Amino acid sequence: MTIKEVSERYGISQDTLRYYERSGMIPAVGRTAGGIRDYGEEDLGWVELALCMRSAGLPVEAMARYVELCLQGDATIPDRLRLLMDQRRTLIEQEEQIRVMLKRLDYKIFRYEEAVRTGKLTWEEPEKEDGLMEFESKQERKREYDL
Amino acid sequence: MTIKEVSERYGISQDTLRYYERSGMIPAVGRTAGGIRDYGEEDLGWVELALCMRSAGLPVEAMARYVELCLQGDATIPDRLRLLMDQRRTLIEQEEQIRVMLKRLDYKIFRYEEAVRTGKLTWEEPEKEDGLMEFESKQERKREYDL
DNA sequence: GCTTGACCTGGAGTGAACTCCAGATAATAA
DNA sequence: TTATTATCTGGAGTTCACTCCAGGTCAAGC
Repeated sequence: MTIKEVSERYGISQDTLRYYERSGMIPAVGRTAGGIRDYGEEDLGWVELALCMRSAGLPVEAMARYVELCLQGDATIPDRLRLLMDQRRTLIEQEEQIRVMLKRLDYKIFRYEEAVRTGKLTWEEPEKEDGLMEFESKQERKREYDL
Repeated sequence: MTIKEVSERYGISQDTLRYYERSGMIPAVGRTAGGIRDYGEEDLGWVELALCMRSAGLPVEAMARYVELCLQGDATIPDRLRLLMDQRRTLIEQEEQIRVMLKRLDYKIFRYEEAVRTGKLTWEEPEKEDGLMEFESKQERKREYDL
């Protein structure tokens, strides 16, 4: 498979594919006699994994270390496990940050939709009406900068 | 509150605090007669929000646009709502990417822990034993590059 | 008043992850 | 064979989000 076909299949540039290889994020891709890249089944697997890692926000360098360890053979299995667990922790923390921000966003969007409907944007809770607001206990969020 | 105190409270550098202000990510902070930053309740609220957005991975520019709209008054409420909903979508997509990667990682870690215990790293499913593997239906993931 | 340390601004520098480019080589169509 | 198109490499350029620096002001203690 040519680099063009791979770039089209995954929707990334040829430059990015070459960059991933240069940076060690994927192992060296097979070549034709003339020195042109010819992606095989396995190369595609690495590319797909690289994309998955990157789109989850994991760093190129971590993947490069992992690939390097893989190429060094079975002796590096414990190191690889440690690396995988580190990345896992990173992702779980990131997921939590996103969850926190989403909660703020959801609250704010609720208020803004209300504002667009009623023409009034307010951060005050209705004086006596309880219920309806699953978001936060009253008196916690009140202003613009709270998003 | 001085910039030093704020930087200590939130664990970020003074330079970053100034940068957030310069980039419009937070509105201009109040100053003393001599021109020195004096963070009030409201300034702290903006800082906290900025940190929340950044740690969730949202771009500085999006926050700067939001702040700009806020400063322009109520006429921008529909624009702000649109912006908030865009960021929400971004975060939800990012969360999904993380979830996908976490699933791959968990599978791999399971295999690697097995390998460390038994001394053998394998991607083959045990021939006839069903059960135990909630991860993927058999024959789906098999190799190193699958992480 | 003078020294010392915190803070100011504008601008340059850094690291990560691409992205673009020039000049050369390879493959393909006429 | 020749023209055209695709791919190669090494290296420079770009964007984002800081981070550092120089040279200057401000404030507190002596």
